[in-house]
Amino acid sequence: MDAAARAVAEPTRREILHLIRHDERTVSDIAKHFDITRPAISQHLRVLADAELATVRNEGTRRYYRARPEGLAELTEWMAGFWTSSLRSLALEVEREQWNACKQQQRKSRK
Amino acid sequence: MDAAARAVAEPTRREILHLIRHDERTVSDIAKHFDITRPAISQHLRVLADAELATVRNEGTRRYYRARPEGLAELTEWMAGFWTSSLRSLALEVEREQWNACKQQQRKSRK
DNA sequence: TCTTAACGTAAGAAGTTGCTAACGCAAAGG
DNA sequence: CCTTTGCGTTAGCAACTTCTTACGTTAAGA
Repeated sequence: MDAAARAVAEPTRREILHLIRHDERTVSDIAKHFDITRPAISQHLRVLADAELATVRNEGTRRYYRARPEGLAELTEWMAGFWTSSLRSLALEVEREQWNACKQQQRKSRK
Repeated sequence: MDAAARAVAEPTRREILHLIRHDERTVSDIAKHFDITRPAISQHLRVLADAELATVRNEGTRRYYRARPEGLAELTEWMAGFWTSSLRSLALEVEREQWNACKQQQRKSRK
């Protein structure tokens, strides 16, 4: 998780993750979206892969990278710990409203 | 969010956040839990406060720090973007289980 | 075969981070 | 008043990042 947290801390890497979130992409394809050189992107992709936040598929000379959301699991869990233990939730408000509505309905049907 | 992401990337700061998650604590109180010096903790707390992940309350010479989970909102939202677009959710599983258990109980009490 | 395209990697510059030691300041307690 | 306690801040240092330039490798194409 430590690796994932540090990997995500970098703005460029977050953008890269966003790019390869749905479709896989080649390195130079990714590099086109940034002002930095291709080797720099390559290094970022290495960090993401080491953190298990991305996977690679080789095809000829090209390497297709794709995001691996499961890698964010631990980090997400850790952050969720704050929400569940605290009183309020902004991100999970939808879930929580469902939950409240559910509880209210329970109380109603019980009396 | 950038500040929050970088703040959370540090293991020590994550531990600090965990410590001041529920109760507020003084700086030296927090420092006792670590092997590093108090000034180092002070600096970490500054980073957390700048990232709006912690708040301070002054009382005499003491400064009570407390976690501010709302600060993680943007980061949580960003990460949630991966889950919502993907099929599964690991982090929200707790909530989801609560939700399911609740629903099940509803069905029980209704029949 | 020779060339080109798509990569990774290594080396080094420049900036950033996390720590300690030393200091300063304000409040509390004698 | 003087001392102690609790903190923040600064300077300086070692370690780590992030980038570029230069180079090596492998596969595809003419």
